[in-house]
Amino acid sequence: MRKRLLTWFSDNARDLPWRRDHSPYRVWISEIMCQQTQVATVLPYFERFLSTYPTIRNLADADENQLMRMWEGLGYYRRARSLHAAAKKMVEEHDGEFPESFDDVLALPGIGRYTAGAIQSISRNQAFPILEGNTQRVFSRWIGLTVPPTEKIAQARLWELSDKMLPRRKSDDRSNGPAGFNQAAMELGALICSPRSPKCGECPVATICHANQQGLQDDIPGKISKVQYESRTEIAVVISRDDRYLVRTIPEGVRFAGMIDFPRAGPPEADDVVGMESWLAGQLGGDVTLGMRLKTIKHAVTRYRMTLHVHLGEWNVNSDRVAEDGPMPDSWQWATVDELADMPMSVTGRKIVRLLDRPQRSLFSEL
DNA sequence: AACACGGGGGG
DNA sequence: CCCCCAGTGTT
Repeated sequence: MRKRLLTWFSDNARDLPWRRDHSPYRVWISEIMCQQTQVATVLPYFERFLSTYPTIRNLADADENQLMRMWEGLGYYRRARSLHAAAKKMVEEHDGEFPESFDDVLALPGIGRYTAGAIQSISRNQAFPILEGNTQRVFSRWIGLTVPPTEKIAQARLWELSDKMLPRRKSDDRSNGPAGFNQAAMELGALICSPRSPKCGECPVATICHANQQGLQDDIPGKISKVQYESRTEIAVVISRDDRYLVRTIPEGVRFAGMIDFPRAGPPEADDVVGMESWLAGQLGGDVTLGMRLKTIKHAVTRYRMTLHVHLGEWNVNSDRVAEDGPMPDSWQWATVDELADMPMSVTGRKIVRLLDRPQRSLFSEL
């Protein structure tokens, strides 16, 4: 199994940027970006990220807004914040170097058992097993494991198998060592042993694959999906004043933490336009009146199927809490379109910015 | 063990 | 539309 897989990999491996230069720093960044994200999606982000932050210290010193801006569109934004925290930890505790031991790597934020094993094996050719979406599927099919791979017993068997398959013989040749094997197993899952319609006819190990022999390749791994898709309707509000728009910084601990967003809410805070007006007035002080609907944005993300109504709005400050020219409530600010361009936003937030940046803009200035 | 994570690609 | 993706951290 191992030899056939390695031979196949040496002939079919994709030319990925973290394979050309496999320093721990680069492999780390690539692994974090690849979490729950397809390789093809990662590529442009990886190159840009490495150009902006070529070293651990550059990343540790990064401006948080710029860092989040670099991550915009990749999703799972906590990954970017964990990267930053981990880089700072490396500067403080490891003299700015990437830690060498598995346990020290595992102790970094955002790094679990898979990622620690991937870094140690791919970067340093050390014998640590990995288990992720690809290898879970490849190994399950190979041994004919019919229990869903998410179950505890399946996880235990798969980790054990991943470890047992690892080349132990100390090899200077990365391609025949843990670096080669772990990447080969993942690559097989990505290119051949795909979730649906696996290309068993092109698979180097089909003849010794339990699932293939029994014709179970479409039934293994078993159904994992427990996700309940949820339709959500939310309202966002564009409030302008002298070519500036009202936005806020999302606080720690909630979704979009550290990013910038237009006033936005959905159930239970705001069920409709009237609910939005009162919710936003409660946030800002004064009165808020929503105007015409500029656009409705449909956006599917993770398990949510969102419909976002974007309205114009007016904010009349007439309470004692906030004077007309006084300080903004905490975390809120006025920003121009140019300023918004450099701020990190969700994909839907960025779509709203693009609405402002177009011909319709003249439409606003008359309102 | 179950859930959140708020992006995108592919069938 | 549904499922999956080089998973991790939290409850």
